[in-house]
Amino acid sequence: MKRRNTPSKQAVLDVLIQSGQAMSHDAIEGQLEMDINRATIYRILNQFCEDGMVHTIVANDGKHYFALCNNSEIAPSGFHFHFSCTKCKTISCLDQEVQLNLPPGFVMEKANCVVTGTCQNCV
Amino acid sequence: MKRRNTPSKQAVLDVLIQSGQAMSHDAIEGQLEMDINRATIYRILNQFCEDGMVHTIVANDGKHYFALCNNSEIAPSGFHFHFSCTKCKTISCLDQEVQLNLPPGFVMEKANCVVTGTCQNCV
DNA sequence: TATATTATTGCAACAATGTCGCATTAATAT
DNA sequence: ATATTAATGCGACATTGTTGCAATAATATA
Repeated sequence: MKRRNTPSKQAVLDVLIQSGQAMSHDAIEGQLEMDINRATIYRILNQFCEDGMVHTIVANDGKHYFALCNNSEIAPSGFHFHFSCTKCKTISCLDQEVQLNLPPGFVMEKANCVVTGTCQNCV
Repeated sequence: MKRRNTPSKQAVLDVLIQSGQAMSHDAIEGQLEMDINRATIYRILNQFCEDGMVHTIVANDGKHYFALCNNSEIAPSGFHFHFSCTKCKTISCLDQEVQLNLPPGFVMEKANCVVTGTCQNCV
């Protein structure tokens, strides 16, 4: 499946770049200037994930949030914490690696770590 | 709202005690011997959470999992990691505190940390 | 440039999760 | 035995995310 460039993909990407936050589907949809079908947005986002451009987290509301991968995030474990602010409702990547001592026999493949609270902008 | 003891609550509690794992609503429903309405099960579980007997985590599937609180879990931060095994599909509490250095101005209130992989029973 | 290939899209339908209002039932206190 | 009100079942609902299918559009080829 070779990828094709489309206005839709570009638009979704632009929204993610411009926000700099992890965004849910409907937040993305709200920021889009063009009208893109819900299924299409999901397909685009899932494709971005497959291609390693975007990573997802599952927040406390059970929804998927999508954030651009940036290079500095490639920590040794490959996973970092996320911060979800209850006031400004933003979810952003923290520069904190997820590191833990698993009991013998356990193997970590993924990590979904979301810390909730108030961020520095919402004191 | 004073709590009342009911067979339903006892049954849900028994299932949680007996499994020793974090369980989703439908896993609990599947283990129940009596038939309890879905809404009721959720209400019972949410009540257990309010009362501090149970804590929830949101797993990668976006579902809520409910696990009994045990005393040893009261770590300094109050939060611990969870391990979700992709093979045996269990989610259990790890004896690992969630600890991190937040940038100045950030305040942690909750943490939802789920590590996915294979557990020691599924090598 | 015209055409063929096939990735992408929109639409509709669907499953699943979780919540809520309301009437009924049942647990507790009097 | 009775009153109070918490708990329950039912139905309805909103939301999230996926999938099948036909139509459209991006790319490669001639």
